[in-house]
Amino acid sequence: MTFSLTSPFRKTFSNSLREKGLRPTKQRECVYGIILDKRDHPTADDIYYRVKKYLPGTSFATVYNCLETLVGCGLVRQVNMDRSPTRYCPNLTPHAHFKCNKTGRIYDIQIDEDTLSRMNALVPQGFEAENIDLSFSGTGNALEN
Amino acid sequence: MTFSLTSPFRKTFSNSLREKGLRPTKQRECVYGIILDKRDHPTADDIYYRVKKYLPGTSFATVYNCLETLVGCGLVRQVNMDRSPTRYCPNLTPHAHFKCNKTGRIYDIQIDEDTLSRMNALVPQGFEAENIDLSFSGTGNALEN
DNA sequence: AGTTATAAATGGAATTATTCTAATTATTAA
DNA sequence: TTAATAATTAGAATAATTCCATTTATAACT
Repeated sequence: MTFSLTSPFRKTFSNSLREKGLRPTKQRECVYGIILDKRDHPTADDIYYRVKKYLPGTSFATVYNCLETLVGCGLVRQVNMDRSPTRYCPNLTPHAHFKCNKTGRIYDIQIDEDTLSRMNALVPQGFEAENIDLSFSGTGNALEN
Repeated sequence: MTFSLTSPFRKTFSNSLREKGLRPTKQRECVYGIILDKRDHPTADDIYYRVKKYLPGTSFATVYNCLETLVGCGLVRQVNMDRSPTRYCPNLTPHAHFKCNKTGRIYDIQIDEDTLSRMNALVPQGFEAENIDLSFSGTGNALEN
C-alpha cells in the first residue's frame, strides 16, 4: 500500500513537481504525505522508518533525494536547530521555531507581519536577504510536559 | 611562541575560567586569542590550523575541548548556519548573523532593544526561551564582493 | 501497446564534522 | 616536591549526510 495524498494536496504536489519538469513518483508522494500527516517536524531518519511501512523497499538515499526535491519545489521547509539532524516542516507561512530542551519537541510560532518587517529591517544596506530564520530554545509548554 | 592576550582580555579570560574552577591553559588562551583576533567567525578547522602556528603539538580534540570550555564560560558563542560547520564568535552582545551565499562570509548584525523585545514577545505563554537565534542568508555587501 | 530516452531509486561505500577513549602530560594545592 | 586532579593527545568511533554505479520506473513517441 502506498501513502495517498488527499485530492487538494495531491494537486499541489504534482503541480509543483511538474512545473520544474520533475516526476511525481510514489516515493515522493509518500515522503510528502508523511510530512503533512503528523506535522511533528520529523528527521530524515524518522521519515525513513515511516516510509518503510508503506514502501518497504525504500532506501535512505531515496528519502534524502525526495526531501531535497520537495524542498527545492518549495513544498516543505528544512528546520535546523544547532547541530541536530535536519527536520522537515510543511508549514510554509512565515514562522519561527521553539525547541524544548527537555522533550526535544519543536513547536511552530507564528510571526506577525509587524515583527517580521522589523526583523527584515535589521538587514543593512547593500545586503539582500533571501532567507530569514528565527529560533528559540528553552523549556516548552509546561502544560504538555 | 604562544598566542598572548592583551591584558584586559587576559583578565576576563582567566577570571571566567577560574570562576568555574577551570584552568587557564596556554591552549585555551591561544584558541580564545585566535577567535578575538580576526573576528571572522572561524570554524573549528580554521582555528585548528591557526593554533598550530603557535602550538604545533595541538590536537583537534584539544581545539574542540577548548571551544566547548570557552562556550561554557560564556567567553565565545557558537554560530550555526544550516548544516555547515559550527563557527565561533567573540561578540557577546545580542546580534544576528548574515551569511553571504556567494562568499560564505558571515556578518554580525546588531539587534536594537525594541526589535529584540518584540521577537521575545512571540514566545507563547508557558514557554520559557533561554536562547534566541536570528539569522539571514542571501547576498552580502555588494561593495565588498 | 512497445520502444526508447531520461529521470529516479537503490545499496553500499565514502565523507565530514564531531565526540569518545585510554594513555600521557601539565597544573595546582598542600 | 609530591600527590591529586584536570587537561591534552592521537587515534578510533559515531552520526548525519552525500556520492556512486547500477537497476528500475516514468514519460514521450511511435
